[in-house]
Amino acid sequence: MEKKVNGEALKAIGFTEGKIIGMILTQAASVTTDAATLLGLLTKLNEYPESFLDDPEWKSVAQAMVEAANAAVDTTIPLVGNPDAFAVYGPEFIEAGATTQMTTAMKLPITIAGALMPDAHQGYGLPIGGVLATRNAVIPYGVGVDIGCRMALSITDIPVEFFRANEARFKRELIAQTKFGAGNGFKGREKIDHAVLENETFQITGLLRGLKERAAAQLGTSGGGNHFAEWGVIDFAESDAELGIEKGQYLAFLTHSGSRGLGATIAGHYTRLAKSICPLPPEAANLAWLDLDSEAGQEYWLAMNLAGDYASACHAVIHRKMLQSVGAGLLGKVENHHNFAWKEILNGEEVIVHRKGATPAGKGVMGIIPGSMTAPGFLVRGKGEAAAINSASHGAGRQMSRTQAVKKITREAMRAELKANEVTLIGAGTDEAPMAYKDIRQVMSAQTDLVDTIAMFTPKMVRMAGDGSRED
DNA sequence: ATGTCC
Repeated sequence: MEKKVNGEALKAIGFTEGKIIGMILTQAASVTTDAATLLGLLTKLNEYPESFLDDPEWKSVAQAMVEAANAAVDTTIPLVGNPDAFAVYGPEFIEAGATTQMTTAMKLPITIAGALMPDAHQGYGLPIGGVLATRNAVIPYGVGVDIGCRMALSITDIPVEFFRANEARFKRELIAQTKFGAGNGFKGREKIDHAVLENETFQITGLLRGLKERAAAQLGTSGGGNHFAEWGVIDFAESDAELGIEKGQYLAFLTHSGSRGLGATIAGHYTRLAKSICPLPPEAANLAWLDLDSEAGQEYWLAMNLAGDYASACHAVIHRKMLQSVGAGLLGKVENHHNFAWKEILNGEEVIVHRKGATPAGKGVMGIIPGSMTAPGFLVRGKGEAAAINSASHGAGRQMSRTQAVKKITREAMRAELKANEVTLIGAGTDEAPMAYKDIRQVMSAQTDLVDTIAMFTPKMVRMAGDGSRED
């Protein structure tokens, strides 16, 4: 059956505009190529008209197509020209790139307010350490890749002296009860059941249904990067009535991790979707948002909350196993997300508060701000500072990138630093060395308007993902 | 951060 180059055939291979179809039919009449070859060529023309701009036979059609494409309505959403100012805490610690990214975020038409925490540094879209309040819209990259990345602290009834006298046992159990490494999960009978796996949100989309199995395998694992599980001593200079903890020193277990592959896949999926729905100028492209009244926005909101619950469940499992393994009882527990979005009231209005590497610090709200593997972390209580959108930093922040740290810091220097601070380390490369981080005390001094310190946690035994190994 | 673009 012979193919014909007619209007119907051109529509079948994707041409839509009558004017272009007319031009092609005119040109087709004056070429000798057989119909099948010609349709093949025209298929390419439709896909890549730019590559035909020098073609002697098809350049005029190609040019008309390129011009038509350029004249198409520009759907890019414009940014606001004169954005509001935003509060910056500890500007002397913050790299210029992070401030530029925050300024761009302030220009979104959905933005109500923003703030930059003293550990801020550049990220994708919103900077890490950035807080952004928006009106009825959620920005997947305003939450970050590791949805529900969080801290959890268990204050135990084990005397500090007992820990000091039995470090070998604590080390053995820290290795036995935790699992680190990108992609890692439990296999077979090692897998841990938890009510979060019965959360019906897993059934609302094909994406989530498909993620449940890996989530089940990774439940109770810690992942890689800057995630850790550590024993340390927490020092309460004063008794805390709310926690019910008397002044003094306690052995405590502290963890930092998130929602593993589950949250990462959700973040990736909805960021791509947001970018396709919400085209923004290049400098703001990663700040694409989803309207909370849209189906995609509601899906993301539910999926994000599922990832948050899952991350919380992971910490709960790690703490339960760890404390049980050493026979520790629980005196007090504090935990908080630092990569998440919440519906909150700001200056009397309901807003969506994105905290991407920022600790919730509403009035009276407790949170944990870790230092580094040798520097202290702080148990804090928020002051509810509106200018900071009820937030604080989520750590010390890096002063060297991972690549910089690997180049500059030797194994020996890292070992000496650990020894000087009497910290036992399991895993971790020089990219996580204490010297790669800013001075947490300086960072804390930049946010005295945002939080009060309740207690100080000193790391003693730290586990992180191995140096490139997956057999953690 | 993440089996690092379905």
